[in-house]
Amino acid sequence: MPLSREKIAAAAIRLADAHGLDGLSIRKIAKELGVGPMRLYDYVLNRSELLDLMVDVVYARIAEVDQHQEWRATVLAIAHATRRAALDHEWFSDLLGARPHLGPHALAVGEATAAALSRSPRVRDVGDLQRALGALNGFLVGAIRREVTERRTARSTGTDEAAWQASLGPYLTRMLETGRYPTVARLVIDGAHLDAEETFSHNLTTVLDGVTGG
Amino acid sequence: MPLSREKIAAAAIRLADAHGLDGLSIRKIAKELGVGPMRLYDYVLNRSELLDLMVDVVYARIAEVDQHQEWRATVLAIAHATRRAALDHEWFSDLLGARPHLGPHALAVGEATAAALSRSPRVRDVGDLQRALGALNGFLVGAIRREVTERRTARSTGTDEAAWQASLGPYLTRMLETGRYPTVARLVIDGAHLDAEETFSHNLTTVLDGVTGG
DNA sequence: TATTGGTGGATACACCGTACGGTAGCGCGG
DNA sequence: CCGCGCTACCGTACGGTGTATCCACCAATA
Repeated sequence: MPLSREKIAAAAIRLADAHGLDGLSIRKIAKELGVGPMRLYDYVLNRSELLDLMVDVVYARIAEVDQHQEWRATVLAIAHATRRAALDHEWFSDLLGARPHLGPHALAVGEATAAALSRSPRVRDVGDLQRALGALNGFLVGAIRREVTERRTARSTGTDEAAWQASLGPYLTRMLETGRYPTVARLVIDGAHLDAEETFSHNLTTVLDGVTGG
Repeated sequence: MPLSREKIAAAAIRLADAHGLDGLSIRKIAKELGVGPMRLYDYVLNRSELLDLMVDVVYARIAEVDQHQEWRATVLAIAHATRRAALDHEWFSDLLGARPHLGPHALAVGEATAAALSRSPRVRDVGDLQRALGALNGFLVGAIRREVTERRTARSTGTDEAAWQASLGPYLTRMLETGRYPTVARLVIDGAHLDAEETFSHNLTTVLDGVTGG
């Protein structure tokens, strides 16, 4: 079993899931596979091509969602699947929007969303479709990125109030006590702990309604 | 003139503007300033703290926009200023949404947008505000990131049709000729060349309308 | 004058991506 | 059967990175 792009991508994804993109290196992947670092370059041109490979593997999982005949349901399903995938593979959100995603599976989900959106009555010509796709994808990558970084900082500081106050507290509370940021302070202090998925869902339908002229 | 956080940040920004984030290194900044690399650590804890510093300098320029009494105009102005800044400093878009932006100027523009949004009649309680901010910021970082990467690939391949066909063509056209991505193909082939700023503006108002219940 | 404290510099370490030269096996023409 | 070229594997080496640590100097003080 001589090695293959698939195996390399799988090992890379394992490592990235465990230690993040910063903890991912050609050498570590090679060690994980029990070969010399240079072997990978027989299957992959670059480190960045390897990242593209990993990204497309994730897109493959996203593309597995069912296609409903209702265009709106299809779009919602794809968006939620993308969010789910990003939460399972946080490094995915780091790559989201950083480069054009042109792998076959990425194109497949692009095709699916574009086709679904174009079935909306308010999307008439190609220009409408371009704009709608742009707004939707923009929101998608932004919202996902946001949620992932929030989750990361929450994890690094610890969820409990005490640890949070101890880590970001000294600086942030001092900042907020200056009184220059009253609204932000209000948000931080008595901001409700709203459910992330529910928020995502809510904002997604809002944007989708706006885009398709609801 | 012994060196300072401001000078370091300015030099770093110059280098990042010229050669991107990948072309930015502690050693190069030090060389630009005519000092040894280790000197920078007397003023900055980390490379990542230095990035935070750079980001906040950009936020300072964004925060300079006038505050209108009309809340909607304020939000629009901030959004456009952010986009403008990201186009002037493309590396900024790489850092957008990647970590919490807690610098004083970042907090200032956060405060301004939050305050403006909370003056919308449809934003009643803190929960509404959180959701609205989330959707707006999400769209903002996603759309900006998208536009910057588009501009980068356009620049790297060359704007003219021939170079584009030559670089991405072989792979992409082969992909599209499989017939598996008809909608994407239509988008690529006879997709109008719409003005980027106009598209941004359009989608921004769309999202803003949705968020504030227009 | 002797000591101390702080400031700038150089060196060193661990790690990174990857260019490059070499070598062993294997199929094929003579 | 022999030799040749080609392909697939391998290790080493180079130039770069962030940063910890030690060291020399120089000013001010006791």
